[in-house]
Amino acid sequence: MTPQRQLVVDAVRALGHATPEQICTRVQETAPAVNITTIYRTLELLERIGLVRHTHLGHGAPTYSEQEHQHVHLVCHHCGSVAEAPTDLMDQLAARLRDESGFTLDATHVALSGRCADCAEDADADPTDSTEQETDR
Amino acid sequence: MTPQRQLVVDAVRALGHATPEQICTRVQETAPAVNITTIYRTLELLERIGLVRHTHLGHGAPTYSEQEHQHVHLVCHHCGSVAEAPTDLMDQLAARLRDESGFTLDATHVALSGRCADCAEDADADPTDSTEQETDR
DNA sequence: CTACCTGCAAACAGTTTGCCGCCTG
DNA sequence: CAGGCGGCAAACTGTTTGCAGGTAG
Repeated sequence: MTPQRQLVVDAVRALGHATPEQICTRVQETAPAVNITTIYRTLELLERIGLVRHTHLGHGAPTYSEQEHQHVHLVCHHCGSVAEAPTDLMDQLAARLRDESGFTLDATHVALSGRCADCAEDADADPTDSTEQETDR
Repeated sequence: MTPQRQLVVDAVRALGHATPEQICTRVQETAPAVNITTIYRTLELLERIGLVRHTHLGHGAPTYSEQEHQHVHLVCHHCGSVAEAPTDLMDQLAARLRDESGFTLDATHVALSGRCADCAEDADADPTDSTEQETDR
C-alpha cells in the first residue's frame, strides 16, 4: 500500500461518490504530482481487491465509492438529480429474473433512469419552463 | 426529410439496435460522403420528434432503435451479452417507486446489469476459466 | 435572399497504453 | 539486479462545436 494508494482510498471515503477526475483533484490537494493515470490504475486495483466499487449514474464518468455503499440509485434524466433507495427495493425483481431467466441481477451497479417528483410536478405546472435541461434521456 | 435523414431512419430500422458509429458505417454503404456529425445531429432530431429512441447498454456508446422497440435490457457484465425482457417485468417496481418517492421510472432507458445464466454456470464450474473477460462491472 | 442542412476540422471528455526511470527488496 | 510502481506523453473512443459552402423555398 503506497502513499498514493492510501490517498486514493482516503479520497473515495471522503467524497462518498466521486468520478476519477474528482478523486484526482482531491488527491492532488495533498500530493500535486499524482497523475490521473495512477488514479485509474489504483481504482482498478482497489476494485479487484474489493475495497471500492463503482456505479454508472448515466452518460458521464462512473462514480466510485466504498464497497459498503450499496444503494439503488435513481437519476432524474430531466434535472440530473440522484436519489438513493434501499437495495431491497429490487429484491422481488431480482428473484423473478433469477427464476425466470437465470439472470443474477446486480441492483446497485447501474442507476435507474426516470423523472423525479419535482420534475414531474414541473411538467404538470409549466411544460415550457425555461429552466428545462434534458440531462440525458 | 432529406436523403441523409431517410438513410439514418432506414439504418436504425435495419439494424435494430445500433450505435451511432454502426449506423454511420451502414449509411456510408450507400452514401459514402455522410459524416458522423450528421448521424449525431440526425439522431438527436429523430429522437426529439419521437421516431427513434436510445438505450444505454452499459459503458460504451448508446444504441438507437425504433421508438416501438420497448424492452427491458439485461446485460451480462461478464460476457457482455444483452437479453431482452418484457417491460411489464418492471411494473410493480415502477408502481412502488411512484407511490413511495414520486419517481417515475423509465424502465427501458438503461439496461439492468448482472450475470447471465451461462456465466453463472461458468463461475460454478471453473472460476479461473481463461475465457474470462469482465466486460464492465 | 434567408434559413436550414451538411461536411469538415478541431476541440473536448474520459480512458488506456507504452515507455522509462525510480525505488525497494 | 528484478519487479512493481508511478509519471508523462500519446493514442483512442465517443461526442460536440464552429465555420463555411450548398441548396431549397
